[in-house]
Amino acid sequence: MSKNEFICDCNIIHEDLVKDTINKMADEDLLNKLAEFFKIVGDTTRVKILYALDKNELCVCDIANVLGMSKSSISHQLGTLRRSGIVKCKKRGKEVFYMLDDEHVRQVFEVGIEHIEHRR
Amino acid sequence: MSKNEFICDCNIIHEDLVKDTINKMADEDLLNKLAEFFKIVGDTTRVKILYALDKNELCVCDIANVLGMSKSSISHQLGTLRRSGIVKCKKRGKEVFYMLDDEHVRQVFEVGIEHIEHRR
DNA sequence: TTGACAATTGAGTACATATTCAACTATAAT
DNA sequence: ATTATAGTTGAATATGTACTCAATTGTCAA
Repeated sequence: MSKNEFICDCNIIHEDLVKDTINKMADEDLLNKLAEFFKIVGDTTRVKILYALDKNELCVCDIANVLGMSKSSISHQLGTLRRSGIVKCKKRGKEVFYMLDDEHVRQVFEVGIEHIEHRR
Repeated sequence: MSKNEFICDCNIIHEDLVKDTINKMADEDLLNKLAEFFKIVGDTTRVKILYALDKNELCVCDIANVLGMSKSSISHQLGTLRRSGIVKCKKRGKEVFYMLDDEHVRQVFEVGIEHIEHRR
C-alpha cells in the first residue's frame, strides 16, 4: 500500500532514500524557473549574443554583423532575452542599443567554461 | 566595399564596434560547447534529476519515484546526462546507481538561482 | 509629405527533442 | 531452467522552437 504513495511504473527500492530526497528537493517552481533560465542560455545564437554584449553595447545590426546572421533572427532572439530579463535596451534615434541586464550571466558563463575545460 | 566583408542583410552602422567585438569573441567551438552544456541543464526533468542526485546517490527507480515519472523516461535522460559527462554511474547487482560527475554543476545551479531571486 | 532605413512582429516551415510504448538485456532468486 | 525485476534502447508521436519571409512600425532626412 505504501507503494501507492508514489505514482510510477516501478517498485520502490530504497524507500528511505526516496523520501529523504523528496524532502530535500527544492520548490517545484524554482526548479522550473532554473530550467527555463538555462534553456534561454542554452542556444548557440543566444550564447554568442550574450558574449558579444558582454564586450560592447551593440545595436541589432551590429550584432547581426558580428554573428553573420539576419537582423530579423537576431531581433527575435533579443526579444526572448529581453523577456527573460537577461538583456535590456535603450533606444537612440532609429537604433536600439542592447546590453546585459544581469550581473550573473558572466559568472554562469565562467562556471560553464570551467566545466568544459575540465571535461577534455 | 568594406560592407561586403560581412554577410548580412543590413548595413554596418558602427564598423569599429563590430570589428572590436569580433576580435574579442571567444572561439566558435567553445561557445557552441557552452550552449550545448546549458541546453542539457535547461530541461525541467534533467534539472530535477541533477538536484536530486546532489542530495543522494540514487538508482533509476528511485529517481523515477522522486520525480513521479516513468523509468524509461528517466533512463533516457540519464543517458543524455551521462553522455555529456555531468553524471556517472556504478552498477551493483541489478541496480545502477547514479551520481553527479561534475563539481561545477552545483555552482552553476547556485548562480542560476541567484539570477532568479534577483529577478523578482 | 515622402523616402530610406532600423527594428519588430506574425505566420509558416523545418528541425530538434521529451515522453511513451514495446521489445530487449542483464542479474538475482526460486 | 524459469521467473521476476532493474535498466536500456529504438521507433513513433507530439510538442517546441529557430530561422525565413513579408508586412509593419517608428524615426530621421530631404
